[in-house]
Amino acid sequence: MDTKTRMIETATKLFQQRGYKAVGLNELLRACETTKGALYHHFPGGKEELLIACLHSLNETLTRDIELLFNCESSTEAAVRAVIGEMIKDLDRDGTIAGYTFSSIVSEMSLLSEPARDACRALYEKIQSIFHAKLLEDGFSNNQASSVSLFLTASIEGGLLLCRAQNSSIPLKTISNVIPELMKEF
Amino acid sequence: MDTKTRMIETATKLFQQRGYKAVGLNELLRACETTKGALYHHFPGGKEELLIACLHSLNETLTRDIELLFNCESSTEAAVRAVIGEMIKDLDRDGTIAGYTFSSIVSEMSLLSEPARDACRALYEKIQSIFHAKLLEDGFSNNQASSVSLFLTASIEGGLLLCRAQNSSIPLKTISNVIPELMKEF
DNA sequence: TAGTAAAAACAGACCGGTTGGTATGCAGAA
DNA sequence: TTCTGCATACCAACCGGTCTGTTTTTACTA
Repeated sequence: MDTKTRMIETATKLFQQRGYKAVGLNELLRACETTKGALYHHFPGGKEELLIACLHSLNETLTRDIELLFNCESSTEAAVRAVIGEMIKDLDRDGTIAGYTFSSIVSEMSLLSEPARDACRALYEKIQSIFHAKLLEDGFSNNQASSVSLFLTASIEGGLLLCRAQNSSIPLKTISNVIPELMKEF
Repeated sequence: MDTKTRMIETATKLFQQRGYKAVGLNELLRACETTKGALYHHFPGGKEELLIACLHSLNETLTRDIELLFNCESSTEAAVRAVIGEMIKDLDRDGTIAGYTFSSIVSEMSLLSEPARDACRALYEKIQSIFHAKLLEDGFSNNQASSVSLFLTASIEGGLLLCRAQNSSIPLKTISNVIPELMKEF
């Protein structure tokens, strides 16, 4: 794997786990097994340009992963539960989540960097659009699908936050169990 | 107002808006209109001890604010919508939320500082317990109330995250509108 | 009530380490 | 030989934290 790709993949995980500011440049480079020269060669804009690249890359991998799961399941409900199941698996195995989310980045960058916020918004929109399409298949109206896809995205991200605070996967499990109740009402 | 209280109140807002690492010590002291001497006099443990103090203080004010709103409303549904309404008001007025949430802190501190994570967990538990009590009044079973209070907390925090990413209060408004649909199903 | 000593509440200079960022060097491919 | 793809040395700025004063308040005594 070439240096640039390796940097993006490694940095993405670190940023997802701990946020932007909390990950120092030297630590980042050590984890990527590379140097500042390589960083500023591939990303003249430095750390922030790398972050944007990570978010764009995340957009692709996330889309691919989620769509893959969604294609295996018949209903939106089952599909969402499958996605949450993957998060729980990661959480129970590694004690942390380095996929499917980027809340650490959103909260600290939204006030600081316009491009970063845009990239995060695009990411959320992409996820919601996948949910949205599946909901339409399930017979939801366009308006309903919009509301529900947003609601699903929010509760998953919020659930992850609770998991981090509790250092446990129980909140996400609870949310996963509540979702069927929620979906059948519409 | 004495220095210590002023420091806690000012720092709390900054930490809520931008997270822990993103707020530098010097910037913090400037905002509090004080000096390092005062900081390390009142908080020998430095910045982190101040953060913990902020989280404890937040626990009290948040509890008071939410309980006040909850006492004015008859149902849990109306009460939750009132809480979200306050968040939306803040968001539309200031462009940022410096109350009712601390997601920025959770995501970056959960892996770094055990005491900070504990304080965050206590905060979420407190919020959920208020929701829980009101749900019992509404006739929910104990189990249902636990699930729903967690679900409500998660979707509000997640909704705020989406608001930050979109720089808009629409996500929270949508969530506020979906909640009645959700509540009547149980 | 005045005087005084001790303690609390700061203020600010200073520290080593780290930050993100730059400039230069240098090997290998084209 | 020229260009890409790094590596290394170096930088000023800033980080959180410590240390040594100085001022203000408090407590007690004469």
